Amino acid sequence: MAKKPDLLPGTLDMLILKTLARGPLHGYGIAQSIKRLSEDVLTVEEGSLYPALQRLLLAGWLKGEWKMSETNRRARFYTLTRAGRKQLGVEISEFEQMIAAIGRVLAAPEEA
Amino acid sequence: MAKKPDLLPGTLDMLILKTLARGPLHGYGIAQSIKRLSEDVLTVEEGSLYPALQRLLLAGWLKGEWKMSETNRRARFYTLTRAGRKQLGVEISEFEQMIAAIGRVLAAPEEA
DNA sequence: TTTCTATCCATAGATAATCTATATATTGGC
DNA sequence: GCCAATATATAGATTATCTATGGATAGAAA
Repeated sequence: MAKKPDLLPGTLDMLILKTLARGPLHGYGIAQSIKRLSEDVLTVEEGSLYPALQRLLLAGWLKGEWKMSETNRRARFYTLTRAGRKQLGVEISEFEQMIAAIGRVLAAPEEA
Repeated sequence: MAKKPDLLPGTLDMLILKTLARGPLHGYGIAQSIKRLSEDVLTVEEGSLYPALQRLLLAGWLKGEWKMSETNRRARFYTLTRAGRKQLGVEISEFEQMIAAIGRVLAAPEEA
């Protein structure tokens, strides 16, 4: 019970946006990139990734176009839009504020 | 749309356990304590708090007993069990691992 | 005395995010 | 011809959180 999640809920969009800020990539490549950079701590399941990409496309933060991948398969390459880059900044700063706040709670001394 | 959440999903149990590691408290006091320590960044809504407390009781990480509060109202005071303290350690270390992993992704350079 | 505010508990229902499982298809190596 | 890796996508379940209520009491204020 209480299985360890593959990632921190609420951070996936930010991770995708950040990954794409490094350059256009297809979905499979995004998942691999996050896994590799996080040193295998974060895993993005397909069932999380593709719905998230739809969300981000719909929000106008990404655009997508079909191309051939490095391995010669058809793949949809996503690129960060200007709005997407702005959103990335917003998400990072909100995230950092949250983390700092949690840090303050965790740092509270345990003796009265 | 996409309203900023009151806290990072997945961190509430840890925050409650940590708060109780500082000493027994009733639900209302837990929420206040988290809000205050986080400097108003984190807000725990009742609709999140009480179900969470039920979860934690059921898991054996807390015990609860009815008493009179400082303000002379009946209130249920929660105390961390030994298992709860252990769980707190587990959750903190998993959380820190996640944060470190996210940090690595966010620190990745944006130029190829 | 009545009313208001803060304190305290709790649940129902909606929403959102993620995970599990599955389906499909193609390339290239063996 | 088969298999592993690459690649996209959806349905359904699960879980966590938020919104919105509802109820009750103490003490201050009016």
